[in-house]
Amino acid sequence: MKIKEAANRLNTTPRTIRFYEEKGLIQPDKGENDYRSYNEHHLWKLQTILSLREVGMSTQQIKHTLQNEEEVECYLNVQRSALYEQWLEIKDMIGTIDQMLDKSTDEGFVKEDIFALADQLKNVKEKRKGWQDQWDFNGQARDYDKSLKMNGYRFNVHEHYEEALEKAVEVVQPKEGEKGVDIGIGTGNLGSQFTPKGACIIGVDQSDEMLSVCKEKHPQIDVRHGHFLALPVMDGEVDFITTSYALHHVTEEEKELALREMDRILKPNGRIAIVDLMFADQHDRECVVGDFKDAGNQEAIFAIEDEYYANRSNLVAWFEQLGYKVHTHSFNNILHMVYAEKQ
DNA sequence: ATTCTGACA
DNA sequence: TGTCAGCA
Repeated sequence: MKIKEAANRLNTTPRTIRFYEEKGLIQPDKGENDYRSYNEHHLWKLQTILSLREVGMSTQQIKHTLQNEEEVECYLNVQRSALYEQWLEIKDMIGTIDQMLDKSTDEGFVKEDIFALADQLKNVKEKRKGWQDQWDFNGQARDYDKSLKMNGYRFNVHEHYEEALEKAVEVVQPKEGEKGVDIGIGTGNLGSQFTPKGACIIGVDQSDEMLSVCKEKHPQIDVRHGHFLALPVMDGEVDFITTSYALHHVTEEEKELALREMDRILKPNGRIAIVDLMFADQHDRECVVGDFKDAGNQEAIFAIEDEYYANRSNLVAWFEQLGYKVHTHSFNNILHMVYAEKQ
């Protein structure tokens, strides 16, 4: 059939169909007169393109999706996270406008306040967009579980690993029918411990490969592409949040935003358990790092400087600012848990 | 009458 | 994506 008929059948326009061809998404047959000719297979493909466009995918992304049809789910997952990021950005902008309007007095606007709010907003936007995986988790995914079992030569970051995960499950006390999120789920070692207790788990990770491994190991987990600073979850949607060995991949500055993001998706009376490599406080950090230096343990120093170990005291303070009741627990010098309950 | 390409909004 | 011109 000719282009107009094809367009009519698909509820689109000839211009659009030609445009997709120009972008290399589809190549129809051409007759002697150079007229394009479409068969059922072409129509089916166009239908797919139009559907993906409808959920906001760019023609470039669609091209990739079409090239690996088996991975449509993965591409949709990534697209969802991109939409969540946009949605959050718009929410932030509206919130900022509300605050700007609140600042207006009888005297009119105080420009300095407006400027400050805009600066803040810019800062949050940049943080949300700026996060990058510097550690190649896609590359690590396939043998991540194996690497957990190997002991570091002089610095074992996974000492007390099992114990720490168990502790998180114990304090969260998942109940039947509850919904929880595990952030940076990786291969699912923590998240999967909640489903046997009847909870639904959303597993968030920025690495497609990790999500893929996690889904293979634990099909019952709802894996979602996303990260700490833009969680692919609606406001007040979950009863609890857990995260293990992940928060140290965002900088200290980003951590505060990360906690606010957790607060956003958590229901009232919800709970949060953070298990991670961190120091009790600044003083403790200096002592521990100093000891490693004195011992000439370059491995440890390098590992610590390559990532962003938190000061536990900061996490506690931020949670308390947000009105949470906080408990802490130490497994060793550098492995701690922060447990926070939303009031 | 319909489509095609290319330019421009 | 829509629209328009100039052609075949």
